[in-house]
Amino acid sequence: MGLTLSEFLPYRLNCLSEAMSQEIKPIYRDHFGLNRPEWRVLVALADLGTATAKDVGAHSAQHKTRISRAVRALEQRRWLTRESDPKDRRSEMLTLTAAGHRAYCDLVGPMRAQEAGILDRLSPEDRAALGTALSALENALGLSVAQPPE
Amino acid sequence: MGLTLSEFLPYRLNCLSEAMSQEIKPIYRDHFGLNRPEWRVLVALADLGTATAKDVGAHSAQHKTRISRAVRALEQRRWLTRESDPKDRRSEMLTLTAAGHRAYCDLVGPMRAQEAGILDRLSPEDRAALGTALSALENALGLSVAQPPE
DNA sequence: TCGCAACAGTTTCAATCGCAACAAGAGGCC
DNA sequence: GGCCTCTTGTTGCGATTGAAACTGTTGCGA
Repeated sequence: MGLTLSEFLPYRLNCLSEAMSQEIKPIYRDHFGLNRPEWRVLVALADLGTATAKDVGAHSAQHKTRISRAVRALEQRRWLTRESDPKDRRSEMLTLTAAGHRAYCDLVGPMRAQEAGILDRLSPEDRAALGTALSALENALGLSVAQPPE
Repeated sequence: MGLTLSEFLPYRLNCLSEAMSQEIKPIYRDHFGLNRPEWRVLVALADLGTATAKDVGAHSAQHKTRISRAVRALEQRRWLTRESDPKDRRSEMLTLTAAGHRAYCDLVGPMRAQEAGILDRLSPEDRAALGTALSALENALGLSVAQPPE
């Protein structure tokens, strides 16, 4: 009749998510003073090439107000440029500058290394199970297509 | 050389954690107007019986300021009582009242049902893989013993 | 016994968050 | 064209957050 927090799936996922986040946060924080929304926009734009704020939000699962603020911060660093789309003047085409792309490249290596360092602590079987399990859960929760909050 | 956000483990875990949280939040929010810290303290005290704020923080992986605020809120609802420990007057023994325990019981059923409903969408093999994978990751991240932030 | 570091829990404060309202534009319908 | 609705992105605002400072207490070592 009890619940046992440590066995409750939402709780376990939240703890894992936060622990993982703590492992990688120092990388983008200490190197460049980025926060998580900014880091995600940076990756999203590197993934997508030129894209609108809406695209970035969909690709990085972030609320549009977060995108708006992160884009402004990155723009002030001159890591991205806005160019108004003549076909639809409501939206703007966002593109990483050379400096932005350089910063991205500086961060990707350590990021992947950190991720790999953690995965290395798992047995090959557990790594396989992790891949299977996460994909299955993403399907069960309808996350196969990334959707921004709201 | 790219990173591909949707394959990056910290990102995937964060999305899953948030999606799962959205699935269960309506239960404790709509029934009783609780927020997550309060819900977790409720469960922690039901798990632990009488315990100190520090114990609750360790058991529910929450920062002590969160605990402090959640405990005050639950106290004002008369869902828990504080009793000062004569052996160490720095800490207080927290205990659920009958009303608090009743609320907990009202919530546990729907919570477990929601969790089960999601797990039911997985195949038995995927469910097994999930259990294996989460435990392995918890070990790899040193979460086997629940630790509060900071 | 005194002094001091460690500890439990609270409060202050600045930063972050997301909802809701908003402005500006697009597109459909008459 | 004129009107209405939907969409994109920004901003105002109240709520939530955690780092750091603080209060009161304990226990240890000189």
